[in-house]
Amino acid sequence: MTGSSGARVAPERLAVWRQFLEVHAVVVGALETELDEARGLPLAWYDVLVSLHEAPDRRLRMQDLARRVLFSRSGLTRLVDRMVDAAYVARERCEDDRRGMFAVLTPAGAKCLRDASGVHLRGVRDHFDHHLDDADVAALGIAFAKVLAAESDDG
Amino acid sequence: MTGSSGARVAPERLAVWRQFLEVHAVVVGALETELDEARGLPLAWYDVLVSLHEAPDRRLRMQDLARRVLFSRSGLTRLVDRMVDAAYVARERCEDDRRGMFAVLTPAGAKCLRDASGVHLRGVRDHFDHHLDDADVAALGIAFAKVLAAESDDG
DNA sequence: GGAGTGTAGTTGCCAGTGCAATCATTGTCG
DNA sequence: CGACAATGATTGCACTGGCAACTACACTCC
Repeated sequence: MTGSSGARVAPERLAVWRQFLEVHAVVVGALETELDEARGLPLAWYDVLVSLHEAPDRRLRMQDLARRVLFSRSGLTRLVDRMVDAAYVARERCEDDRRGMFAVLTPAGAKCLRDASGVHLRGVRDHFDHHLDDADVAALGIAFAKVLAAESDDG
Repeated sequence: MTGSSGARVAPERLAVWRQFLEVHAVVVGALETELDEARGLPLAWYDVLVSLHEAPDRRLRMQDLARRVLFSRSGLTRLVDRMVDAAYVARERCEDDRRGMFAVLTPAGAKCLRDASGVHLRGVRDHFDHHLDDADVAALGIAFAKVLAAESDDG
């Protein structure tokens, strides 16, 4: 019976939720700062570069890209504008459906990603991964998978 | 030897990090939407109300409040401006150190918090807590504590 | 006790973001 | 075919949030 009004969460469980939020804030904040200081690159740009790099043919429709980087479509339009100005991304009209546009990774974008990924991965390792043993990682994977499975089922 | 250049994170560990990000985005997004739809209250406001409610004498110096809700000082000034307009918070000069200001929870703010906490806690339970058994929660607590301990030691 | 340094908070300014409206194109149904 | 709804993307507008500059006050040291 999900959604009843007298909401109770055991205090020690609420504390874990708060730890979760704190870990996110601290680690993501550190990653953002490091990437910006080392390469002048916002984390959102990095996410776009990674998404495009992993996509078939190094390209993604705006809508699909927006879903991956968790942006509104309008926000993504502006973000891609800036990345086009920086020559990391190019726009290409979709011939099958002429309403659609692709964002395409450029060679300069690919190079930027290679340069940045060292900084970023080192950050993930140093601020997060490095502190966890195999059992921790396995347990996190299981717990997160449960949460995500439940969220994608209902909403 | 933290910080070497050839950064390697095992793929399954990187995947867990990505799951972490996705859980955060999905769950926090849902909590924000629910709180806004049910009470017209931004999550940041709720965080401020909780922080003040838990503080001794229902008040906190701007600086301390900024640290708790992870805002810049200037951002917090504006946020408190809006909450003062809404009568949820009052400002009070600090007599010991006349540079300082307290943000103080008003009765209206306390009522707002009571009303909103039902929605929020139900969200935390439904979107996060409810899917995890005791072992999951214990494991998360241990893992998060390790990460946070390491971050507060060095930086 | 007065100059110089440091700290608390606010304000000017600007970058980034989302919502709603809009434009262009596609699909559907009479 | 032609009207009308639906979809992909962009733009107008307003809001939020941070950085740097600023004001006000407190501490230190001569």
